[in-house]
Formats: sequence, C-alpha cells, structure tokens
Amino acid sequence: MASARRRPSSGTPSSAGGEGAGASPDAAYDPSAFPAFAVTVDVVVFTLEGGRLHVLLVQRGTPPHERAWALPGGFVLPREGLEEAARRELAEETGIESGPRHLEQLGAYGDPDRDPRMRVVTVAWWAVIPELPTPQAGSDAAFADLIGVDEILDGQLELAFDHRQILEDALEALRQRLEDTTLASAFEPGPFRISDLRRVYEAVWGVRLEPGNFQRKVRKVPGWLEPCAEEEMLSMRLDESEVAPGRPAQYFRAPDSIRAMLSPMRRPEEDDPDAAP
Amino acid sequence: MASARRRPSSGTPSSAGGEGAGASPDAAYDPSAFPAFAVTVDVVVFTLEGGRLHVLLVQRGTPPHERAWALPGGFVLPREGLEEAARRELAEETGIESGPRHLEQLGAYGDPDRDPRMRVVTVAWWAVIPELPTPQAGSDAAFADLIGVDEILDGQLELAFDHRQILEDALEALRQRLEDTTLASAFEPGPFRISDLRRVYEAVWGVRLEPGNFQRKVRKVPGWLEPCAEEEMLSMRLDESEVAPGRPAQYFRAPDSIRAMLSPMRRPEEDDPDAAP
DNA sequence: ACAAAAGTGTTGTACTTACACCCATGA
DNA sequence: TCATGGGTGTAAGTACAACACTTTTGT
Repeated sequence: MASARRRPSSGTPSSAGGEGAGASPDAAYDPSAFPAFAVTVDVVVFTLEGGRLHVLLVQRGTPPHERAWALPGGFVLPREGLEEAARRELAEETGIESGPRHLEQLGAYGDPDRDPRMRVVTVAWWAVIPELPTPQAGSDAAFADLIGVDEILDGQLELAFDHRQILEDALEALRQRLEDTTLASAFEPGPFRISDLRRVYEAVWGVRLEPGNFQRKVRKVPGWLEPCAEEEMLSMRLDESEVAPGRPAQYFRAPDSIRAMLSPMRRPEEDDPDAAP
Repeated sequence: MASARRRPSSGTPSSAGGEGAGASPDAAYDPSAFPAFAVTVDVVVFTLEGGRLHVLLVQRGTPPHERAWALPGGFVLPREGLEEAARRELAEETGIESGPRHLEQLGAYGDPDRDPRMRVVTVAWWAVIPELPTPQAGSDAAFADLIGVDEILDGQLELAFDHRQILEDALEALRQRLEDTTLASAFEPGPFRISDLRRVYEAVWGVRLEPGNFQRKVRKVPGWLEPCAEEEMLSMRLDESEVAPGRPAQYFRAPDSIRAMLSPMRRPEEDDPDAAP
C-alpha cells in the first residue's frame, strides 16, 4: 500500500467505508456485508477463602466443553455496554446484590477457533469480591463454585475454551495491582487488621512477608487506613471466631476507591507455594 | 475442594446456552438468535520525530465523523485473529514492510453508541515503530499523517468515535511500559546513543532527566545495551546529520525482544510540556 | 580557547531488609 | 507462666537525586 509517512497535507485523504478502514474506497455502506461476530464477556472473580485465593467457576451443561469448568460469562446484549454486561453476568452468577469491590477489563480474546460453533470475541474482566463472613449454607441448586487457583494452575483441572489463559492473565493483572494500588483492602468485607492485609498479599503473591516491615510500609501509605472506632469493632467482629491468642490488633477501614500508591509494594521472588504448617 | 459458594436457586440462572453459560441446560443452539456485532481493530502507532512523540492518524472520508482524524483500523476478517488483524491494518495504513517493534493490546471499547450505524466493538492496540532515518519524501498518495500528541491532547483537534479516549489510554500504557521494560529502544531504528534513549523518555514522559544519573541507571540494566563495534558505527551513522559539537558518544544496540526491568525506571512528576529552548 | 555533549565521582537522603526486642492477651 | 500474634527499634545495605567535575570533540 501507500508508504504513508509525510508531513505536508498535500496528500488526499482517502480511507474509506467502515470504522477506520483504509481499504475499499468509497464503498456504499452495507451492514450485512461485514462479518458478524458474537461478543461475550467472561469474568474472573477473585476472592479469599481460608487464606487462599479462589476464583468463581461454573460447570458447563452444554456441548462445547460440556461438564468442564468455565468462567462465568455470557453474551453481550444488543444495547448493553461491555462493563454493564460484565456486571450483569457477575450478578446473575454470584447472586451478590452489592457489586464487586473492583472490576477491571483484562482484554479481548478472539482466536478464530476458540469456539467451534461460531466466531466469538470475548471481553475478559476480573473482579474482586470480599470474603463473605457467612457462607450462606442453605442452597441446594449450586451451579457456581469457588475453586482455589493453585488447584487449577498446578493441578490439571481442565477449563473450557481459552479460560485457562484468561485466568493466568487475570492473576498476573491482580498481582500487579497489589504492587501499585491499595486494592488489597477490597478483599476485606469489613474492618480488618494489618495482618489480614498481609495475608492477602501472601496469598496472591505466594510469598511470605515480614510482619514488622509490612506494618510500617502499609501505615505510611497516605489515605489507605483509617483507624476504626472502638464501638465499630465491638459490634462488627464479635460474632467472628477470630479469637486469636495474641495481643489484640487495631482494626482499620479503607476508603471505597482504590488509589495508586506513590511508592509501590515490592514483590519478592516467589518462593514456596505452601503457606501454613 | 468445592466449597460451593452459591446463591439460592430462586433467581433464574439466565444467560443463554452459549459461551460461558453455566445455566440454561438444554437450550437448542441457534446462532441467529444471538446479537450480531461488528468487530474492528484500531491501532495507536507511536513514533518519535524531531524529539517529539507522534501518532499516526488518518483522515476519514465517509459520513460518520467525515473529515475528522481517526486511528488507523478496520474490520476483523471472519477467520482472522485479533492480533493478525491489527498487524494487517497497520501494514496497510503505514506501508511499512517490517512490522512494528512492539504491538500490545490495549483493550476493548464497545459503547453501544460509539458508531451510529451499527453495534461495533473495537479492540484497540498500540504499537511502536522507530523513527525512520529518511522521511521517504516522494510519496503522492499519502493518506496518513504523523501528528504530535501534544497538538492532539492540548489543542482541540477532534478525533472520530472514542479515539481520543483510546489515545489517552494508549499513552498511559506506553508511559507505564517505559517504566518497567526496555521498550524505549524500540523507538530507535539502528544503533543509538544513551542520550537518544534519554530523549525518548523525556518525550514520552514530558520531563527532563539528569543525563548523568540516566546513564548509570540504563547501563546497569542487564541485557539491554550491547556496545556497537566500530565498523558498525562508521557505516550506519555517517550519512546522518548527527554532527554534534560535543564529545562523541558510544553507540549501542538492543536485543529485539523487550524485557522486563527488575528495578523500574522512576517517572518524576510531570513538569513543563515544552522541551528545548 | 571556548562551547557543548559524554561520562564519572561524590554526597546526602530515603527506603528496604533482616532480625532483635517489647507489648498485650488467652490458656 | 507460656505461647502467640501485634507492633517498634535498629543497623547494614541499596538506590537515587543533585551537582560538581573531567573528557573529548567541533568551531
């Protein structure tokens, strides 16, 4: 094509038909002439349970990859925004009325052969929801499960489509966000201790951090931790079985919005994947 | 392993039989029942010219946003991968035979109203091509121009669709990549001096960096800079008008692949946008 | 000689690490 | 009293900003 690279505006602007299409000059607009795609969203929902990182998976019931585990997701509706679709699917699959604490787009995945039925481009998102205090025991028709990420990545648990790739990319994005933002507190449903925050980092990064140094570092981040009043503590955390044998810790609250950290948390070399003896 | 965090089955599982749908058991598969989208790619092509950051834009010739500047891009073909489509469009618009030095996905943009003609989801990419030594003066059918990013963002140059948003996001991604990878050398077409690299950082970040400290910092990054042999210098850079009045510099070559830096470059607070007196 | 760019030395400041140590509580 | 986790002190090591200074060329 034209080796376009010039400054003076002498050149005639051509370009054409669709979007930014440079080809097919002045072709009459005909929507049916353009290839039709199906567009879906898939959401990687991260949460912490028992000090380990989990993701929400559903078990498929229909032919492509039947019975295999898959990320929650579905088709984008005709007049629906992409983030809107992600929030809708997330709400439908998890039944959580309050939205996620964080929702971020990961990217588009559109390999021509990723779905044998038709050409699909999926927009992947990842989200963080806090560890819910009460597991909501009474539910019979369970179609969604929380699976530990270690079991998925280390073990050979099969995921549908390219969802393994998406999960790996989402995990890397999450790890990166813990480095340079205050996202970690999004894993906490209520008032939390600094050691709770440290356990988030340890679970997501797969490392062990010095409690003392972590404490100082976190306290120095402006606008992250506001101390909880005493009354709050008493009312909130009394039901929990958080009866620890040590010195009682101070509880904190974090603002709703995630903020960028000026000096990022440093992620050490990933050591042992096993955590507690 | 499956500690079933689920919601009561009161809510209808919803979501159709497609993609990630864990629900809707045996719904007959009917492709025509799903909304059809057009999928496009748009590419933000960054390059350096005259010590300033530029992007490649095309001027539209058809109704939606006619005569407005737009990012190069176009429809994804039915059996084409997303990155493949981006590379094809980039080659068609720029006429550059050798591919870009870096190509990375930015994300999907799919506001329902972003294109009045039909429902379009575009997958945005950003790329780096080196500043070409010879501006290739003799080209008549030029429909693409390099525009300085300052003129676009500061000035009120109108961009088609949501391309201003895409450009801003791409610029932020580029700035981030300069922090933690060796991407900067992708702007250099051949052997380069450390001060050339510094000028890349200064142009992209809009800051002024200490030459001395920059030198030490860059040299310490393992695997980034390999010194050029003397013959290479003589043959490559003789034609250039790079006759500087100072002490001649050492020239370097960088490996083709972009590597992550262990200790990232620190981006100071953005100061004055103007550079040279 | 002078200007200008390349490259090196030096110093103060800030942050990180590793580890010791004290504090406060339950058992 | 002891075990356990919360929190602080401290000293060595590292990294960086600022700026002076030397080196090597063109004019």
